Amino acid sequence: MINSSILLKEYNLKVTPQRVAIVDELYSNGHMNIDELYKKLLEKFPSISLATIYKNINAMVEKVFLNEVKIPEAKSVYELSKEEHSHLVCSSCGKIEDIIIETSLLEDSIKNQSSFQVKSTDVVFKGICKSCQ
Amino acid sequence: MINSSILLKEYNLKVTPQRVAIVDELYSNGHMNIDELYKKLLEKFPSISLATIYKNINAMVEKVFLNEVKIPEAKSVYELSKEEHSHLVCSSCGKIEDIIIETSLLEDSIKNQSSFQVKSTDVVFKGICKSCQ
DNA sequence: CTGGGTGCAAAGTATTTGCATGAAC
DNA sequence: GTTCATGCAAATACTTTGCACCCAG
Repeated sequence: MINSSILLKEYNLKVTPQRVAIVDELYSNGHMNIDELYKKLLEKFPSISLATIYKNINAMVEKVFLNEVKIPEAKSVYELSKEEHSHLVCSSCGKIEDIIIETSLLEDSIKNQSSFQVKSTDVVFKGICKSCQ
Repeated sequence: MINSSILLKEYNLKVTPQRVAIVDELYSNGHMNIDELYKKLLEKFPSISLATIYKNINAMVEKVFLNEVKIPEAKSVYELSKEEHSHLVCSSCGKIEDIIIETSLLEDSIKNQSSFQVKSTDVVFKGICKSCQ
């Protein structure tokens, strides 16, 4: 479990039930797109508005405690920020898993080939997950 | 230079001046988003419509001879398909460069850690390009 | 109390669709 | 001649904004 209220406070965001629910959902589901989040929150807050979702997601992304993940051929999803990691996206069921891989080898390889100064590396693997094989 | 007509024919797309221009632009600029493409084509076809751009881009992506590249914190860009490669995106000027890196090491590392079957790997490096340093 | 969040409605922006006309083959 | 692309207008989808009201601190 996660203490969403403390997390929100740490980032100077007022603690509202809607925000707590957003954080809780993302914590338990890992990755959700706007629509999934909206549908889920409607269960708990029948009159919640999409605008609230957008405003909060944007605020949290700005405070850098949410992260937007862009995925080829799919909608963007959001996740709670944590240590750098990559994503495995199943083309069959759409499920997204986190995985930690060593990207420093890649970054070294860039250093050798070009004078581009790498600040961050985003990696998305597409393929078939265990249960879809 | 590129022979856009032949390319279009190979993919069973009728050769129209608008399509040729789209391919030519992407060939010479490497990566463009919808808006950049539209503005550029307006110079040559003052009455071209955004709908035409969208329809053609979608058709070409479907035929797999264009590729959409999703970039964190920026609009998607399109490029002519070619051998697998990664992207360097400059956070300062926005320029996008291609780079070929060996991703098979990463893919091996996935194989060892999980039973996910990787089909493709998308890598985007963000950082500062040579001329912006 | 005060500032900021919420929900609603409206405005913006992005993308797709239907259709009449015209061009490609 | 037939098929399909184009450009326009309308429709749809996605996201942001303004504002009155209300809740968190």
